[in-house]
Amino acid sequence: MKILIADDDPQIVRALRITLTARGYDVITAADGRAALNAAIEHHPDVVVLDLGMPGLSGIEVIEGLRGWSTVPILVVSGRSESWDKVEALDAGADDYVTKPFAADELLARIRALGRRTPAATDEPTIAFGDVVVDLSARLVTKAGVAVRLTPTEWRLLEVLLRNHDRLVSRETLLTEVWGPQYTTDTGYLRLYLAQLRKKLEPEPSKPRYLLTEAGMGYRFTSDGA
Amino acid sequence: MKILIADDDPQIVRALRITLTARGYDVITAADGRAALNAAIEHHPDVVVLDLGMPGLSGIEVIEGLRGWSTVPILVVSGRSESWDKVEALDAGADDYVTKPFAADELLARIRALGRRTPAATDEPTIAFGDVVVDLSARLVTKAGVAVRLTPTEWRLLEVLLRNHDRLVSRETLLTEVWGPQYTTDTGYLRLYLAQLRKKLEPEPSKPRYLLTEAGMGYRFTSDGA
DNA sequence: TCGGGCCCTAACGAATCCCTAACGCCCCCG
DNA sequence: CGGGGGCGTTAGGGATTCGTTAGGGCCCGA
Repeated sequence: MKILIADDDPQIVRALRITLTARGYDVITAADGRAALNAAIEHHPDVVVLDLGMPGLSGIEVIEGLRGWSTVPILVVSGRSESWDKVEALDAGADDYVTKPFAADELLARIRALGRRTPAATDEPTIAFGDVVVDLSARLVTKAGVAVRLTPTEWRLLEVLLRNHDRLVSRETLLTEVWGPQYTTDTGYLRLYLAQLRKKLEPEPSKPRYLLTEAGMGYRFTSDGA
Repeated sequence: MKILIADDDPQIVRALRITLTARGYDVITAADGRAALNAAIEHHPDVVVLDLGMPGLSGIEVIEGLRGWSTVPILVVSGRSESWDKVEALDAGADDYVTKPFAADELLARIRALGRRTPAATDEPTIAFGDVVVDLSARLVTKAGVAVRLTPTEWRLLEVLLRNHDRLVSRETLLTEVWGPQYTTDTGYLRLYLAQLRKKLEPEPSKPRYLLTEAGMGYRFTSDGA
């Protein structure tokens, strides 16, 4: 997780860099407003810690500049403790406001709280093969644009194969993942449900191009149906 | 925008209610931890303002109880100003922490900042399917131009499905979002209320085109009723 | 006190899904 | 040339889940 520290006080920057780096964060720094905006454009941080009292651009201008194109969480650090200053910064688009001097562990906790709110990176990619598109997170399968109905078992089996695309998945692994660890010998289930998946997804179910059999071993999914 | 105020001090509650109501917020209140959790389940607020010093459950327990099933922004208000208290609350899942006494306009600005962070709900003002139009922000449903009356439970169920359009929503998720986290096995509720929604919204309730069932898994809303 | 809306409980066919069983095919090996 | 194991396919019974209806308790306003 990347954090941009925008502060013109070298002492604070150094202290924060050490503390944050030690906790596994990736730290970028900037010493004035213009540099902060450029650094944000270049590095796309996950959280911005912004000192309002920097030379050059005013802190509010930096916030507005960021908000023009980014929704990155902004934590403002300022020596001014008047409530009007806080209101101005928060309404400009800041997400949190801490007055100096501050406790380091409180700042860290607030950074963690802000970082939690950006799970945007968790949406799983969609997988496509032939005219079929599979959206794993939405549990949605379409073939030539129309939705395909899969039963729970069919879906679990397809999911295991897709998550291991281009890799051979042994029969035992498939049985364990789909039916549970006590069914590792009932290979009949696999034949049955693979056939149903092929019937629903393959362009030519009798000649599989994507859901391939490896006799005696298991099955393999490949997206380049050569 | 709905705000849940959880505080056992009637003075503070009264003052906040007046201030927030004057600014157009919908205010719900609770005087202890248990009541706060119940109110959150029932009303699904957009922001929770939580006093840590309430009788009954500890503030941390309330935060954890909410976080078990909800991502609603939580603003903690507390008389304790030690950084350890702040760290504990923030790491438990709170999003902001303000110490008493606080300036009313600062609290309002922080509430606004938190409210901004849930744009996933507001980026889709109206959803249309068939001859039905749903305005999520106005809580209004029309079918062929005439208003449809939905009960509160029906509305919450429809809302969850619409906010996840084209995505499969598991039975467990639906039950948690609509009835609360302790009803995750009562699938009878879903069958009942889905039927009522279909009766009120589907052109042919016995052959659903938009509110689809995926047996054994959950339900899915799709707007392209092919 | 009454009536209506809302929510929950209970129960019943109907639809769906999973598993069992059997048969034909291909390939390998004897 | 004949047998056998692994695979693909089909059909049908049993269990789970779903859709639907009816009825009772609760709260609230008339």
